[in-house]
Amino acid sequence: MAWNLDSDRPIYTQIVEKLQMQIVSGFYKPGEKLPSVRELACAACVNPNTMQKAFTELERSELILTQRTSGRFVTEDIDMIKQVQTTLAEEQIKIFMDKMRGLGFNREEIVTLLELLIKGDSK
Amino acid sequence: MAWNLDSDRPIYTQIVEKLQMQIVSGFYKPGEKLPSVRELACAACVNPNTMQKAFTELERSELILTQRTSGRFVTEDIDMIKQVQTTLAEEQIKIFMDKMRGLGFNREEIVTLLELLIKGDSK
DNA sequence: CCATCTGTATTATGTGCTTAATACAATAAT
DNA sequence: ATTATTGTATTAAGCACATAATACAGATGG
Repeated sequence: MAWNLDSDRPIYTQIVEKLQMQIVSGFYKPGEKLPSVRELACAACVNPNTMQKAFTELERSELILTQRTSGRFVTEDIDMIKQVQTTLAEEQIKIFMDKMRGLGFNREEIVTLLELLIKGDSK
Repeated sequence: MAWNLDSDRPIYTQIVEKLQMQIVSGFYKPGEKLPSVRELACAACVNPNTMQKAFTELERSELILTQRTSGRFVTEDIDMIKQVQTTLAEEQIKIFMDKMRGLGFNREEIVTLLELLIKGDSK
């Protein structure tokens, strides 16, 4: 598992986003037990406190449920998961379009660029 | 001028990116004199030290030139400006594609989503 | 000449993030 | 029953970022 944490933004924020992505993409399945705070902290090479803080944040989205002494579990509400996926995707699209427009491209140019990229290479 | 600075990342970093965008998008023309540190700090509602730090960073890209006592100027090298624009666009595309793929979409789905968005509404 | 504007530097203060080192309570596992 | 594992809480330290309040040197403009 590559965590790819950079130092530009708070680590705990990046972890929240990473875990969200892993849930909505199906890396962690609905109902699945997540690794413990200490385990994940070790895997991501961060302090347990930092991982704990990430979980506390993530919990507010209700994508995960906490059972005080047995661990944390992914929600079984697949509709909610799908909805979060859609919301996050829309956010990313908006961020991307705003950035590209800020760089001086219009909507058509952006799509054209992406189409070229898709059809052109295989990366 | 809306600066839209958030508290999630260092302000000076966001300002560097904003100024880069304003230069490559043509908001600031080649050779144009930029507002002073104090002026821009005031406009962006940040401390002059923070704006100064942003400029120091931005200077390393050579998009701007400093004249010790008269101010800062956008480079007149339009090829370099164009090249920076391309580089920044490629970075944004990569970031976007990685995020979307992390959310569980494949390349074709991403382009389809964007095409729908372009043709669908006018936002 | 003199006041003003330029970039730049310095010192101090506060805040949030991160790490480290513990500790505790409740449950699960043996 | 005892041990291990779970989430959680606390305290201390270090660091980067941001603000505030100044100060200085070298042009520029009147």
